[in-house]
Amino acid sequence: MTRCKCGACDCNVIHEDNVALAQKDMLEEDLLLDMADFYKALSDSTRLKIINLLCRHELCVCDISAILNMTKSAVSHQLQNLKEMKLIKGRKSGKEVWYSLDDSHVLQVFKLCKTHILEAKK
Amino acid sequence: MTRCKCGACDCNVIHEDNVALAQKDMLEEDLLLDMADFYKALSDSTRLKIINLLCRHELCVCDISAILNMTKSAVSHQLQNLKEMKLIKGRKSGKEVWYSLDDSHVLQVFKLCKTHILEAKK
DNA sequence: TTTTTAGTTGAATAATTGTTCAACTATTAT
DNA sequence: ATAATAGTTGAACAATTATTCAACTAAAAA
Repeated sequence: MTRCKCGACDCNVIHEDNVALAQKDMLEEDLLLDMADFYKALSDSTRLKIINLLCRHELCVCDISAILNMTKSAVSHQLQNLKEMKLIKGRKSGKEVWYSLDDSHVLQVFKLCKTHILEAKK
Repeated sequence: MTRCKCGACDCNVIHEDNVALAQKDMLEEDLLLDMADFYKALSDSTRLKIINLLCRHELCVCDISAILNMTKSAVSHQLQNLKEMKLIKGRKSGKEVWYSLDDSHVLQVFKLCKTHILEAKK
């Protein structure tokens, strides 16, 4: 057991082998931040409702607002949020903008999580 | 086109058929909040690092702190967070607490997201 | 018994985030 | 041209959250 050299933590390194091994498996900071952002996009129930709706229907902002009982502004902000994360895409037609899913992985992740929660509740 | 009756949104219902159809597909509020919480647990890069480490190694708090260059306190807080969400479990042995994954779905979701990000970067 | 160490916990602080509000653009209808 | 509508945007506010700090418990070592 030796005192840790990292300078930032307040620990002794107890299991130097474990630490050395695990350190090799660390992912790149960039990838981890991108992954965190992807999950962050899904971490709000309003955004999940939107994604769930867009799984089955292409919808415009007004319709989403009416379904969710929210103002267009609030919905639009969240749509921009999801668009930035490349989870949805918008298609302008006249005055309206139609939104739909823009990612094959979202649906998989969404379903996997739903299964997980439903199983955990049993 | 009629004015929306929901009282909360500031819209006209332009496409009443779409709205009526989509409303049937709404998930229960409880399920959506639980799903959002699950993603929230994964939406922080510190927690993702911890989960990535615990995919391969059972580790104690000191070791995790040393690997991540963080104080034990900060790490412990996040571990409690992940434990509450039932994503990891702790096993006490003497003074040490060994943490490991406590969920088969986490690994699937984690890998799916990693693939998604790596593909999107191409 | 006393001291050291691993880990937890609650309060405080700083940063982030969701919604509201008001002002705005672009398109369509009158 | 003017008015109405769909949607966007930035600032402000309230709520949430990650980390720090200090005090704490429990187990092991001296």
